[in-house]
Amino acid sequence: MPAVRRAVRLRGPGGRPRVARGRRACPRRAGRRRRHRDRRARADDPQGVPHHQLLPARSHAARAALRLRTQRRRAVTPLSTSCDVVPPQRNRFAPRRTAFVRYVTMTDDSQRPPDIPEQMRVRREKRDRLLANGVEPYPVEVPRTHTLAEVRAAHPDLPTDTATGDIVGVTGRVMFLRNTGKLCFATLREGDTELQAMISLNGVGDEALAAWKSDVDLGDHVYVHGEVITSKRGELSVMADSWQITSKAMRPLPVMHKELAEETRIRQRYIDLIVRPKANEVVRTRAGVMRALRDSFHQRGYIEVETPMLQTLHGGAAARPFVTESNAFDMQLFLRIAPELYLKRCVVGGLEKVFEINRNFRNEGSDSSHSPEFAMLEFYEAYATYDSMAALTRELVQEAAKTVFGSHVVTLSDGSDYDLSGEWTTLTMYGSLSEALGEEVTPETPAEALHGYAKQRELDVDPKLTHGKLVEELWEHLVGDHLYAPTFVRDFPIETSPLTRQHRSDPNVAEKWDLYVRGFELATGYSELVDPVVERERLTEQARLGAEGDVEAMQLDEDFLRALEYGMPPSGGVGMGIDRLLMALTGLGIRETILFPLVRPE
RNA sequence: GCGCCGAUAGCUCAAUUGGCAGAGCAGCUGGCUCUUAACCAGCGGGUUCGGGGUUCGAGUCCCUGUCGGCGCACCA
Repeated sequence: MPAVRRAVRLRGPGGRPRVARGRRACPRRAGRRRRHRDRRARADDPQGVPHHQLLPARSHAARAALRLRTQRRRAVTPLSTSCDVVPPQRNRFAPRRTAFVRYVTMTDDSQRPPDIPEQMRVRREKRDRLLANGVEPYPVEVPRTHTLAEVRAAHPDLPTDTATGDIVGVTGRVMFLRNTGKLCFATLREGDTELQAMISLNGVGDEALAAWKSDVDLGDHVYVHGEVITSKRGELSVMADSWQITSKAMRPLPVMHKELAEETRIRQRYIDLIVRPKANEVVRTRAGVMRALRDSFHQRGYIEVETPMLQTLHGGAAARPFVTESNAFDMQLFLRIAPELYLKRCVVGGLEKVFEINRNFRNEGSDSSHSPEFAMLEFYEAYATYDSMAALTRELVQEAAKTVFGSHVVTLSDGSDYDLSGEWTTLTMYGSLSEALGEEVTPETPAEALHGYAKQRELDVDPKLTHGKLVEELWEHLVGDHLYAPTFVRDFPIETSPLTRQHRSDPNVAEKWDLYVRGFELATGYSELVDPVVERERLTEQARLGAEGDVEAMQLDEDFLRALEYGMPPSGGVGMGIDRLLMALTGLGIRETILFPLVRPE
């Protein structure tokens, strides 16, 4: 019984076996009707049609289908293809197999054009037809004289139905097509500018008009040469005297007036960028923020450096690293979790104001505010403290907002305003926690008392937590989660801040702040620990935790300690998530601020 | 890692109790010299995510795998 159904299902949809055997003419409808008839026959009278009468035809089709599927699968299976291509004696530094496989499958794909969706087939045929007629669908260059933006800028207020006499050559992607009998309209897009092109019988003649209608699809890139005019409806346009395809698209564009599914937006950002102007705008906003940050630093005499992303030891933060290996050095390497230890070496070396903007990698879960690969700004300044660094951090954010949006009050994606202007609220961790709790909490408060408060509030905390982690846990639930306006939280338990110096007036807290914006942590700043003896004790303790299996503990970086032993000036340091800064300024999720976030392969 | 939800045409989505898989846009054919998501007429297009099962019959029910979303946990 299973065999019958399987055979029926394999034969019909897609029609691949028929195509593969060269019988293209067989209409799909017939296949469908026959399938339904078969189903009905069996439905009405299960015994009426003996299996042996149905099976031969079906099983033949089924075998063909299976054969084809097997072949196709084999064509993309790494093992079977790679053995044809990969040299038998590959050296250990050669690229891995996948590179070869991709090459093979691409070649393979081009060899079987029928096995693609209808709309792609149609476009492929148009391309082939162009080539056959001696028309290059992908010309090397075209004589573009103006960008669409330049045309728009030159004629900002042209009255309706006006001819300018300006002859231009413009290019763009065809976003909309409106073809009437002897006059065709197309909306071209180039970057973030759109302009209308008009192709008329009078302008280009019979042949070129017909070619436009038969050859141009939505999504194609075209070149249009002609006069700048306005249409009878007032639309600024180029009235073509000639036109040319500059790049023929093989895939249809998604519909312009429906939102793309989120997954498609992220996996195929290039489509998102084509279809959704907002996606384009986010990229420009991000670029603007980056430039504003760099400008702010340069105005203050900071030097931009780039420190290693491949590190032999991981450190500078508490996080699990990605591990990789160097063939040449025959050793394990880590993708960095933070640039901190190298930037401090810079300060030791006399680069007294340094910043770096680059990627960090943390081998942890991802959600709406965490990404395994994220951009980080860190900056260090000799003779600065966590106070002056807080002020600088606020200025950086405000200057970025001002540069990109022209105001310290930004409009978020949900339409609400977010005020970043003026001074920002400052709390102390213990003070704000005490207030929220209604009980005095100090660095001396025993862990048992804190566990008692947690229980009172029905917070489920790990009973093994010590004072420092408990305070942070309680604070987060009772205070942090309710912060919306930009807020600095200062003076953390010393236990959880191994690279921070103790507070000048209270040795039990660290000179550290976190900056919270719209409820998430945007940045963190410190008066840096520069005492090499204390630093060695702290890092030795981290190494001990690591040896005991704490996967986040830092390794003992002997060279970093050696650098400190040469003397690092008292310094302030700050780390800020760039993706999160974009989130703060726009209200978007982290996956929208990152152009190509990590996703599982399809 | 656990729980819940989802995957249907190129895209965005429907499909009643398990009973002939549809719509809009996109595509193809024809028409239209001022359209703006053009319009009018007609026609194609489906491995309902993969595998297995129940049933006369599965997009729909059951098991399983893959991918995704949300929540929790872990994690700053």
